[in-house]
Amino acid sequence: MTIAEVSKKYNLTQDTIRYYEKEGLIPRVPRTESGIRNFDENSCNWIEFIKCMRDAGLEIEVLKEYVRLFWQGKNTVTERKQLLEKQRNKLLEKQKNINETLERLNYKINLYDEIEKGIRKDFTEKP
Amino acid sequence: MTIAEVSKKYNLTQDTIRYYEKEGLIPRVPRTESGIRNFDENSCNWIEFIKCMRDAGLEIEVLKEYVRLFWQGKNTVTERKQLLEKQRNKLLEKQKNINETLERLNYKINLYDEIEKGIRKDFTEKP
DNA sequence: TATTGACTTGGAGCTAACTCTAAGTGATAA
DNA sequence: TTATCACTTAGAGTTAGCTCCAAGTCAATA
Repeated sequence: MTIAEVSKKYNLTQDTIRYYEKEGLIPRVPRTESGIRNFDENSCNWIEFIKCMRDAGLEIEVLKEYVRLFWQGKNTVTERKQLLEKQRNKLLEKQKNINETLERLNYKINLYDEIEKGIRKDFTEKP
Repeated sequence: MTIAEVSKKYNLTQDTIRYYEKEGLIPRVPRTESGIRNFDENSCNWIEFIKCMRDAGLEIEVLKEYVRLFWQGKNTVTERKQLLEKQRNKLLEKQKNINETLERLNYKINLYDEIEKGIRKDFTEKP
């Protein structure tokens, strides 16, 4: 697979993919004889993994550390577990924030909706 | 309320609060005769609102726009509703990403846990 | 009265995560 | 064989969102 195909498949720019490789977030992608990246399944799996983690907001540096431990093999299992647990806690916190904000947005959207429809005439809104 | 108190109450740095005021995310805070910020309830409500939105990841520019519409009054209700709906969609998308990632983290944490405890000996892990 | 310490301002500096540029290579179409 | 086009590299530039700095003011304390 060329970088163009992978870029389309995972909706990441070619620059971003090259950046991830340069930073060691994904293992070095194999090349053709003429030096062009030729993504195999393993490369794709890594990209998919990193994209998933990044989309949820995990930091590049944290992912780098995880990948570094991963390549060191079995004896880093405990460290890796701790790292992932920490990130899980962060995500749970984020989830909470988002839910809180969603409730608030829903309240306001509903309020505006009632005002639009003329159901509600009084209108002294706090932030 | 002084900026120091507000900073502690909402867990925002004084710099951040001043930045939000400068950018127009919160209305201009009243001052004492000697020019020192004296936060009233309204100021606090705004700060609390902005903090909530920022914690969920809404962008400064979007919040600026919302605040701008807010001050224009009733006839921007429809626009405001649309803006908030768009942000709600973004949050729902984020929520989905986070849930997906949480599942993946849980799977891995559990795997590492089993390896640690010796329940699982085979160990050919993909990213 | 001198000093301390919390505040004020405008503006410069910083970090994360890309994103873009320039200069170059190699395979294919005209 | 010339031109086109997708790719390569190292490294510079950009953006969002703070964060820090310098110089100054003011009220309260030693």
